[in-house]
This record gives sequence, structure tokens and C-alpha cells, in this order.
Amino acid sequence: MTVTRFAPSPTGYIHVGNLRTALMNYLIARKSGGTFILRLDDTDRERSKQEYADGIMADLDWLGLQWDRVEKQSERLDRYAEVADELRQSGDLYEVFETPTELDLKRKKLLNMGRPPVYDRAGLGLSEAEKDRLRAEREGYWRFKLDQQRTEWEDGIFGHVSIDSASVSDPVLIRADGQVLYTFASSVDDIDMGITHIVRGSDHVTNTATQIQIMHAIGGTPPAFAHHSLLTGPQGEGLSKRLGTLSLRDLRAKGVAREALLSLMARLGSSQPVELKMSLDEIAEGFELAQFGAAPTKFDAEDLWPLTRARNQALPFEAVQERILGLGVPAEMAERFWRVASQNITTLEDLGHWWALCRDGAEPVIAAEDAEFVRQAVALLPEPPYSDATWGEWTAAVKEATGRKGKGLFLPLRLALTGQASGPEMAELMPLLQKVRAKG
RNA sequence: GGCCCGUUCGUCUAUCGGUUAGGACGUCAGGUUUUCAACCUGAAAAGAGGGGUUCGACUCCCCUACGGGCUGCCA
Repeated sequence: MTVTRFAPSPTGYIHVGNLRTALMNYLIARKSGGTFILRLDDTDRERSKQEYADGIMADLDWLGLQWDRVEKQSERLDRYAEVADELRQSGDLYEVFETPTELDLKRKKLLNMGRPPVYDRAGLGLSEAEKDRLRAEREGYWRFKLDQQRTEWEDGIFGHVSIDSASVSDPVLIRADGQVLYTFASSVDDIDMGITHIVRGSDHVTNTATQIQIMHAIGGTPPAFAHHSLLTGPQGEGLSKRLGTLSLRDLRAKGVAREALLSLMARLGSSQPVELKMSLDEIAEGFELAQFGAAPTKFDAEDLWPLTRARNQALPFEAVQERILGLGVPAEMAERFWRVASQNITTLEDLGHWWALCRDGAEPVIAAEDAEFVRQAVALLPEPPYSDATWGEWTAAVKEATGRKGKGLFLPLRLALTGQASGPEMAELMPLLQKVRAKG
């Protein structure tokens, strides 16, 4: 039984980076008929907010990434305390007392000597008497004693990974104020909840080494790990600074379609071509972790637009009927309007532009050399309303009168009527036009 | 500074020592549509640099350069 989880901390909204992680875990579970758990890693009490938790769930809902169960770390504090006691007894957890300032000093000193800034384990050498004296001054906190060997695993994406744990500081698992830290809570949860596969960003590879050790210490068997590469911007720059503008809700507000987002994020960085899929089932079908590369992946939000366009153009009239009527399009014209406009939109918001053009006419665009031609042509155009035949009849008449044909005939007329060089099939558009501003 | 990982067409990537280095997106050019778009066909386009190993290296090893990550009493 496959069990995966998406474990965001509710300290912000979902962005493209998170989404990739969530999606991969979701797809792995779905592909094998397993369980997908949404786990809110909310042990950081100062930064975690209900508002963000709600936002994350709303975003996952929108995407259709349905979770089978929600877990909250804040509701499992007793369990963490219990496991922590076991680790204290086994000697895996030891008490330390350095202040942040002291630690900072130690780090700088080591760095100056050209040595790696690894915690010196001073706490391990403290006698009971010394600890008592320190406890009288301040609250102690707890570090996990890493075995300073290499920690290795077969990564689902990176292949064989080997981390030298001697180059990693013993992680703090429990703070002076008693707060349980992510590294610990997460390890306990993954074991308790029977997680079988963890996919997360490659920013966690070092964590994985220490968490594997923690999992062993609490008597668990580590799940299979896979670390996906991190996204960078189109220039290869780190995405973290720009993540604010790449939140799901912002993209959604800009009109990005969920199918576009899912289709791109499930394939970007893999050897599979990115093509529009209309359902998560279709997306899951070709999804293989092993097809993802380990190199940083460039993400360009612009790539979402062609997919969004393809998705919107594929929508049946019924799906947009309400929206179109909402624009004020008369019911008898609605279906034709969709047929005509749908091929020329990116987001559904663009429909408003086309309807405004039909209703109010467009500011004509007339090149200087076409001015006389357009004047002649417009004089031959009757008043609205128009029929299916209007365009053919009119252009034939204009051709007759001016001798123009082909591009020289049609493009100036299109520009005069719609103000744009590209757009819907003119013959189809004409019956929708209520006004032609070029007629003055 | 230390520890991980990475580097193939513009982009995402395939290639598990011998290939005309393949595909997809994008770009460009033709075709088609009495215009644009859509569509069809075609083209241009790549192994970071330097050393090894080998009959033979994109592929294995080392060095350099560059990119990303980690190096918190954050996650």
C-alpha cells in the first residue's frame, strides 16, 4: 500500500514550487491506488496561521488534488514528547545550553580557521553538576546525536546519494521553549503514519540524511525518498525571491487554467513532452518519477499561457454559457459568439474584450496608404445588422470597385472593422457586429 | 570555507562506450485557408573547458569553470 503526503507548513500560500511537490506525491499515490495525506506542519507557532492553512486547502481543492486525510502536527505534541523521552533515555538526544550568540561565535571561529562550521558537541561533555548549574541560568534544549558516518540511500530521482554526516551539525530537535522542530516532528509522523514514499525538493537532501538517522533511532524503517530538482527562473536565477508573484492564487487570478498548471508542473523537468491534459487521470497515466532529471529546472510562467489558451479553446459552449450571458451577450447570439471568440482568447476574461468589440465596434486602424481604399470600402458597407452573407457580398463588391484582392483586400478591412491584424473568421464575426465605428 | 547535486539544440530532455546524437515546445521557411490565426510539411539548432582510461568517450575517472541546494533554538 502506497502512502504519500504533502506536508506544507501553513506559513504561506502554495506556489509553483510547492505545487510540484504536492502534485508528485498525489500522482504517486493515485497511480497505485494508495493514500495521499495532507499534513500541516504547523509546529512553528509564531508563523503558522489558520488563514494559510485554509488557503492551502482551497488551492488544492481548486486543483482537484484531493487528499484522503488531514493531519496537523499541532495535534500530535504529546506523541512527540513521548518519542523525545525515549530518545533521551537511549542517549540519542542530549541537552545543550549555548545561546544563539555563542553558537554564532563558534561558527565564525571555525570558519576563520578554515574548518567546517559543525557543532562541537560541547553539550555531550557536560557533567551533571555543570548541567545543573547551567539549568539554573537558562533553559536547555536538545540535539540529536548523529552517528558521524556516511548516510546513504537510493533516491528515486538522484540515484545513489551519500552524505557525510560528520560534516553536518547535530540537529536541534527540541527548542528551549519546548517547541518541537520540523526535522523531528516530520520523522516521527512519517514513521507513525506509515508513509512509504516521500518526494520533496532537493533542498532537503541533507535533511533526509539526518532524518533517516532519526527514523532508525526511533525504531522505524525510512520510506523511499526522491528529491526533485528545484525550479529556477527563466534566467536560471533562484526562484525564492519571485515566489511571491508565483503563488497559485495570483496565477489563478490572472486567468491561468488549472489544467494548464497541472499539465506543465507534472511534466516540466522530465523527458515527457509538455502537452495539455484535461484531467488528473490523464496526467497520472504518463507520470514516472524516474523520468525527471536532477539538474535545476527553468520555469517560465509564460509557458502557462499557450496551455491555458488550448484548454479554454477546448471548452464546450455549455461550460461557458453562463459567463457569456453574464457579459450581456443576447441569448440567440451566445453560441455563435463563443464559436467565433473562443479561437481568439487566452483567458476567459478576454471574452469581455471581444464582446465589447461586437457591441460597440472597434477603433479602426487605417494605414495611410489604405485610407482612400478603406473610405471607398466602408461606403459600400450597409448598416448593421449583418448576416452570414454580408462579408462575402461586401468584399466581392469592394473587390469589384477597387480591384484589390487577397491580403491587400482583406487585411485593411479587418483592421478597419476590428482594429486588429488578427482575429476571428470575419464572415462569422459580421453577424455579431452591432456597430462599425469606421462608418462614422 | 565545508558537504551534496548538476552542466546535451533557445527551453524540457533521450542516449545505460561504437547512433546520421533522437523527441517535444519555441524559432524560421514553404503549403493550405480569396487576410491573420489554426492546420500540414520541411529546415536551422546541442555534448562547458582541460586532462586521462579505451581500438573507440556525450557516456567511465580526475581537475577547472559555471549553476543550484544545504551549512538556523525556520520549514
